[in-house]
Amino acid sequence: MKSPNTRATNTRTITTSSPACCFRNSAPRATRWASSSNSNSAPTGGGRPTPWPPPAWPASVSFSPATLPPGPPDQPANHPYEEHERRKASVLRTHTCGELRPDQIGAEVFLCGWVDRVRDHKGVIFIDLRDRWGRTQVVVGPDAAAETLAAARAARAEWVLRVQGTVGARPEGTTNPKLATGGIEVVCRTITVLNEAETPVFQPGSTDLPGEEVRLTNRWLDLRRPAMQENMFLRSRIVKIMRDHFDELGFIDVETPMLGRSTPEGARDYLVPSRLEHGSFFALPQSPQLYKQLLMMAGFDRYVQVAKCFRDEDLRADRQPEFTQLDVEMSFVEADDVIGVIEGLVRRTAREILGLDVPLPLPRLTWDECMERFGHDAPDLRFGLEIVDLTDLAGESDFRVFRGAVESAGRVRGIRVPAVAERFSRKDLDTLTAVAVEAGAKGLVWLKCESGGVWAGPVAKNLTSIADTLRARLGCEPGDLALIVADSFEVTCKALHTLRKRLGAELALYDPKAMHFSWVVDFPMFARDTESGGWASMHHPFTAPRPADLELLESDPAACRAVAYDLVINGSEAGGGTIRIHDSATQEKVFKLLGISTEMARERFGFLLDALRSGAPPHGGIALGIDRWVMLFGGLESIRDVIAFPKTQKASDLMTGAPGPVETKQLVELGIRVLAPPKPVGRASEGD
RNA sequence: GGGGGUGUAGCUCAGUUGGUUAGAGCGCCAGCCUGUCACGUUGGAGGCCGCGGGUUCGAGUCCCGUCACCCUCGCCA
Repeated sequence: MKSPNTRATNTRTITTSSPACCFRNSAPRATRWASSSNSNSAPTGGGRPTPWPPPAWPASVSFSPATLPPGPPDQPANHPYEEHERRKASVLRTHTCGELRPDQIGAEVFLCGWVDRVRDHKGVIFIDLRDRWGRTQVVVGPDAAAETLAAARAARAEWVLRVQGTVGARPEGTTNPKLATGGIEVVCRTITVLNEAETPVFQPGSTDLPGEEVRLTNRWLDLRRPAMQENMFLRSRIVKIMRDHFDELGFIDVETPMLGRSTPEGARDYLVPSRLEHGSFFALPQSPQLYKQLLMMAGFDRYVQVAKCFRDEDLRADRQPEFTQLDVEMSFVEADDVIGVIEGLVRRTAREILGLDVPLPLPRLTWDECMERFGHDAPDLRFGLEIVDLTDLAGESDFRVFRGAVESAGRVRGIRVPAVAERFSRKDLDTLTAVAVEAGAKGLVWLKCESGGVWAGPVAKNLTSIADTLRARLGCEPGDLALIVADSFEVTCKALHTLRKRLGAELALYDPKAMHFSWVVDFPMFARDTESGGWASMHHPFTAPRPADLELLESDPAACRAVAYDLVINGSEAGGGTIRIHDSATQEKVFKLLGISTEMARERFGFLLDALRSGAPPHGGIALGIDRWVMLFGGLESIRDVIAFPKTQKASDLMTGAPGPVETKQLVELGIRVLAPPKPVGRASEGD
């Protein structure tokens, strides 16, 4: 546990570092490769025209393999471009649309790409050719071959062209500083139309974004948008950093099955029927949890996998039914070992992606501290508004609501919102009250601290006896607002957390580019199951209790803490892990507590119990939510923006129409009869 | 399952108190234009106002139902 001072220092250090975010700059592609390419792929021999590709093929406007002019040889002698750039070249192109610069003026080039825009000035035609690397202006002048001119005139948005030409300097005054390639243009000799395009539903280059439904239905078009390409590239970079990090630390990547067995705990499973055994079903993994533990028992020591996981639960802005975890497990470790390895990854990712220097170790808060100070187990630590406990004062007051909460073993807690008393109207405060009620509170007490430290508000007169101590406890000064909730501990947590989160965003109490990383540790082992009234695992049933809490397992399960740790980034759970139980006796005890009978435990987890009895090393691990990492590091608000082909809130794919009906024959083969008749019309073909 | 929002031209949106022929920008089609880069300019085409029902002399507008998408609560070990 860290002192508040340490935490605050960390926050400041991180947030005041340069937020330079190279993938979000206005000229991102220019900088992307800067680290891996030392020079700007200058032609050998100074500015001399290069000896290849062979000059002058007849212009052609239609594509067929037979008529396609030959491109540059695969491994030309005298290759003028460095190794790295050459890999992006191909038989069809010498360069991408993002890499030509004034020092290549005079070079003969082939570019391939999509028509972003055509500006036809009759005498001279400009075509912006776009690919994932950037945009290059292609010029077709009045002296171009007739076929080339015709092709340029015919070209429309999103056609795919191959252009042959010479890199030319732009006439004075016509350079475009907004474009990485804006210093040059390609003077076009021939155009090959590789594919025409029907008028697109929307323009990938347009500034106004179509609605999500249109984007998802035409996802291939949406993915052509530079912003989406940036997101996919960011994701790729983050995953590569992860893979490199664990590879360098000696981790082994092992794949685990997608077709597994349904387990009683946890989320709803996605099921796959068995053809060979009617009535039996596979379940898609909610996570590779058991497999990775068994890999430890098999002696693999340090395991890592980029694992697809499936949970059939309702969706949110940051939740998809299929998502990706970086799954990690280690043997002969304690929590600090796992935490250390992940902190190294956090530091590395922040540096390589954002250019931020994250001081280690990261701050750690216990679960209890989190709930007391922030009301939530994944608090946003980019801003203050900490919760203050007022229960003892409230018990001394004459206010019935406060006394009532105290007498029924509840709590009275509040937050101080600095310097908003004048700004917040009665209507604003009604809205905040509604927010608190929505979160389960019976009401919200608001008090404005006026000049001289006098409280104002509907119930201020009930609190005169404790007015001064209340003000001192909250630290309120004139102009501040106090929001107080009296209820059970859980309800005060939820209501005040919701208010805190909302006010933090509304009042812009933090820099939206700031990043704050922290650990939350010492979670309770169990929580009361609201439905059955029994105990449920807070994390999962394989979590080890703290060694000191072992006896509590039987005497006082509620007080028993787990060796669990969550990585929290900006108020979002970015990863979670535990040290696992590695002996069958403890495991069986926990199963029993969770209401899993010995028979059911044998039936469902027999293999685990057997393995735990046959040489299981102490082990533990963590899983990081890759989709969330990409969202957080990219400053994105929707998980659908970091997944190439995401699902809607009803878990359907608007592009393919999945899920869809199947042939009766298929159902018969699987021994399945459907209760409700399937929808008559497939979604993908609807409206056409 | 509950609460909220949205749905009008290919796209983004406006549409008054219920009123006669539903608009704009972009895109599309055609013409003009040799330095643009969100090119400019002239003209044109394009509408099941999500769908179904109701109220009304009259509905894009009001009411009921329904569908889709989004946000959210429950749910997500």
